[in-house]
Parts: sequence; structure tokens; C-alpha cells
Amino acid sequence: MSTSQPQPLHQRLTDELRTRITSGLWSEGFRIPSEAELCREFEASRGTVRQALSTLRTEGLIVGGQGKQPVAGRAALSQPFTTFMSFTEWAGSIGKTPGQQTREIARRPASPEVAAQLGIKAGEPVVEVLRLRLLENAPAMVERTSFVLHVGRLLFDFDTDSGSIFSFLKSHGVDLSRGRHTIDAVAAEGHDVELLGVEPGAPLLRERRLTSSAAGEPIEYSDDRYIPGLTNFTIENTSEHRANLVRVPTA
Amino acid sequence: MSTSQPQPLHQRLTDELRTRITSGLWSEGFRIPSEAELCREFEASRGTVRQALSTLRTEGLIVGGQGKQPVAGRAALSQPFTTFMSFTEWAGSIGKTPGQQTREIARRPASPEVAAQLGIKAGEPVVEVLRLRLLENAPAMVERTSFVLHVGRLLFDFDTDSGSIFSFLKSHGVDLSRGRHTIDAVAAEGHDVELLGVEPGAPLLRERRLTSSAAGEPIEYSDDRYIPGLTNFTIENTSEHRANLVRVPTA
DNA sequence: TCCGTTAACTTGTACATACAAGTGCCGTTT
DNA sequence: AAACGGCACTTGTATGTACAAGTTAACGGA
Repeated sequence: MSTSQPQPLHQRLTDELRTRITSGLWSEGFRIPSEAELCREFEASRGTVRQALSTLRTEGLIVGGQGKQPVAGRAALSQPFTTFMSFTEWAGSIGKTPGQQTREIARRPASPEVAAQLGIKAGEPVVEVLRLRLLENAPAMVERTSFVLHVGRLLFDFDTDSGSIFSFLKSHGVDLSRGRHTIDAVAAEGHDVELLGVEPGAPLLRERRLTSSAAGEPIEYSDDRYIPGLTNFTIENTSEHRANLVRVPTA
Repeated sequence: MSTSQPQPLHQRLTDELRTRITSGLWSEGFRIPSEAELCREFEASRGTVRQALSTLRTEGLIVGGQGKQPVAGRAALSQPFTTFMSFTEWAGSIGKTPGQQTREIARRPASPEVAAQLGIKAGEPVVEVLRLRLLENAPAMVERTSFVLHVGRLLFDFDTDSGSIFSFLKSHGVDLSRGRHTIDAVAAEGHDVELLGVEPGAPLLRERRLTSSAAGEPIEYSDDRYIPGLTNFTIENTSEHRANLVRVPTA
């Protein structure tokens, strides 16, 4: 149930039509009602209806038009932002038990790479966390995260073996709204070998992630290395719309 | 120069304002003119101005509002769809010379995996291409692509050592509008070792890609394996907008 | 000098009207 | 039977109006 405050009509229209499409009620290719028909159905003006339709068109949920009624598009790949950003929440979404073993949480001077990413001076203190993440009790990922100090200091009052740092920080009012992820493959080395129990040189899927506030202020920079075969990143792009991004388990 | 047909005013407004933001004329945080001021400047009605602003807001190029003027947002990460989809075009965009050595192009029955992805029956014929892709004459990636037969047959009249299959197909009217990419890490094996000159078991970055028409008809399914350190996939997501996706070289 | 209130400015929501441009169907003519 | 033209329906573009809701600045009073 959303807030008790009534939503604007154009928003309610958008939500109702989106539900009809994503639920399959209007399957792909179904010709949706005309603007005039929608005006009558929702007792709305044409401008309000068109505003809702414009949103759906932007999301790729309706396609076509000009002289003929648009049709329902393919429901786009999607995943809640927080499910993508939090390993704990992602694991729960696929019905698996996440876990964490913290090897280290320390305040130390930022390396040049970390400093560059967080927009601070090299040598300025950051809070660094090294954790092994598990999935159904099996090693899944090594997480090396650096937090800007004013956020990271909150973690000294948090049991990092108890669950999601992402959720803890959000519940303490930290604005984690933007992510930039760089994905590549690396050879296992150092703590990877020790924590994940793999051979040196074994392939790992690496996600380097900068998380920022809505205003663009860097909050954390992380280097996460996954055992292959456990998680994939799937992206859907089209020539007209921005991409959709989801994290998926390997079948 | 776009088409000689004049663009709608709301589109010209959108383009002009987008340019002011992405060019840095209005840097991040800059308070943009009020709607009334924009109406005067462009001799447009408030509805038309608001339509343009709505588009920019959807792209994250302006943020804030309600009672105060919005501010310019961070210019979003972006890359032309075709630059992302075509290795040849991508290489050109970073000033590097792409190359290709075709090891095989054959018509053969689809494997169950390929058939499932292309939406055909296992055993139906597809056209398979195995190519080594080079960057500045160095091995960069092994490309294993399967095409639905009616598209793949075009390739028998194309010198696959001459350049971009993606561009060739588009120039022959093949609609390649949608991509779904799954990224993970794998260990080098078989042709990988032979073609890329790496040790068996070495880490490779794998991109499995299904390319479809705008209508969703599968066209090609590819398994591309990259030497690490040559290309990354960078994705930007926010809690409010769909993700942006770019392919970037490793520094 | 500070605080509260009011007014002016802003964006957000919703409606109405008019015409341009595209599509499809039906009727008529060849 | 096919083709063409016209009409009705559709969406796209653009304008205007009115009021709600949010923000900020200025002024007056304590």
C-alpha cells in the first residue's frame, strides 16, 4: 500500500496500464485502447492520458502509434535497484541464503586508486572492509570495499558479520542511489585464493563498483570478485532506450 | 544535418537543452532557466517547454523541481547502440585498428543451446561463424556466432575477413535493434587457447549476446570471449532510471 | 536584530481546444 | 475484381487556462 496521499491521476494511469502489460493481461502485440477510449475509461483528459502513455513508451512497454493505436511491447528486463546493489538482497531474491565472514574492518589511508574513485586526496583516511561472501554456505565472492570516512565510521557500530552493509547504511539515512559498475575478468591472487579456495590464476568475475548519492557524492568504492558460475550480469539494450540491468544466477 | 523536414518544436527544444548540458555549458549543479524564461527564449508555450524538460528529466540530465528551478544533472554515461554492438565500430571509436581472421563459416544443425536462444528447433540449420578478432594486430577476442539461416546465408556472399558483420547485415536491411548480454568469466579452453595464445584455464571475460529485431525476432546468438585487460563493460544505474551501458577499454 | 507572515515566483496537475499528419475502411468507378 | 478517393478514426503537435503545491525573499513587528 503506498502512501495515504492520493497519487496524481497521470501516475495512477501509468501504474494501471503498466500492470496490465507486465502482468500479461495485454500480451506483446496486443493493440491497446485508443486515447479516446482511455479518456472515457479513466474519466481523464487526453493530455493526462497522453502523459501516462508517454511514460510507458519511454519504458518500451508500448510501441508504435501515429494514426494507429500502439501495441504492447515486450515487458523489459528489470530488477529493483536495491536487489541489484545488495548481495544479501539479491541472494534472498533467488531463494538462497547469503552469508559473510569479515576478515578485516579498518581505518587506513586511501590508496591512490581508491582516492581517485572517492574524490578525496590519497592518504586521507577511509574505512576498508574485507569480507568473504557466501551463498548457501559456499564461498561465492570476495568483497573489498572502501567507504568515505563519515559513512564508514558508522560500520564500527555494526556487526558486519550479521548481514547487509547496504541495508544498514540505508537504514541510517545514507543516500545510496547511484551505481557505476565495471565488469571484467581477473586471475585469482592473494586473498582471493585464500578466501575462495581456488587455485592462483583461476578466473574470477570482477565487479568494480562506485556507489554515490543522488547528488553524485561518492560513498563507497568496491572491488568484488566472484567465483564464475554463480552470478552473471545480464544487460538488455535497444537502439532506442537506455539499458536494463539485472544480476542473475547461473542456471 | 538531419532530414530537411523541420523537427517539432518540442524536439528542437529537447536537443538544444541537452546540448547545453552535455557540452558543459550548463555544468552539473547549474540552475537552469525557469519555464517562463524558456517560453520567452524559445517563443514556445509552457506545455511544449514542459514536454522537452520531461524528456531531459527522464534522461537524468535535469534533476529537482517543484517550487524551484531544476539543476543540471551529471551527463549520463552513454554510447551509441551500434558502437556497443559492433566490435569493429567500437575499436574505431577508441582509435584502434580492429581485425578479424575467420577460421570457419559453416551451415550446420543448431545445438540445443543455440536453438533455445534463437527460438528454433534443435537440429534446424543455422550459420555458424568462428573468428579471431584482433586489436592493433594483437589477439583480443574469440567470436562464436550463430545466425538464423535466412540471415546467415547472406554471409556466404560476404568476405568475413573484410570487416564488420554487424554493419554488413544492417546495410542489407537486417533489423538489429535489440541486444541482451550476459557477462561472466570463464576459463580458456579449446579454440580459445589456440586462437588467443593463452594457457588453458586462463581467465577470459565472456559475453553471450542475443541480438534481435525491434519486433523481438532473434537474429544471432554469440559467445564472445575476451582476453582480460582489453575491454570492460561499464554500467551505470540509479534508483530512478534505467541503466546506461558502455563498453570501455581498460586504461 | 530576529522571527514570522505574506507575497511573488516557481513547478506540478489537469483540463480544454484546434489543427497537422497518419492509417484504415468503405464505397464507387473502371 | 481491383484501384482510387474520401471519410472517419487515430495519434502528434501546440496553444491556452486554472488551480495546487513548494520555495524564497522581503517586510513588519516584537
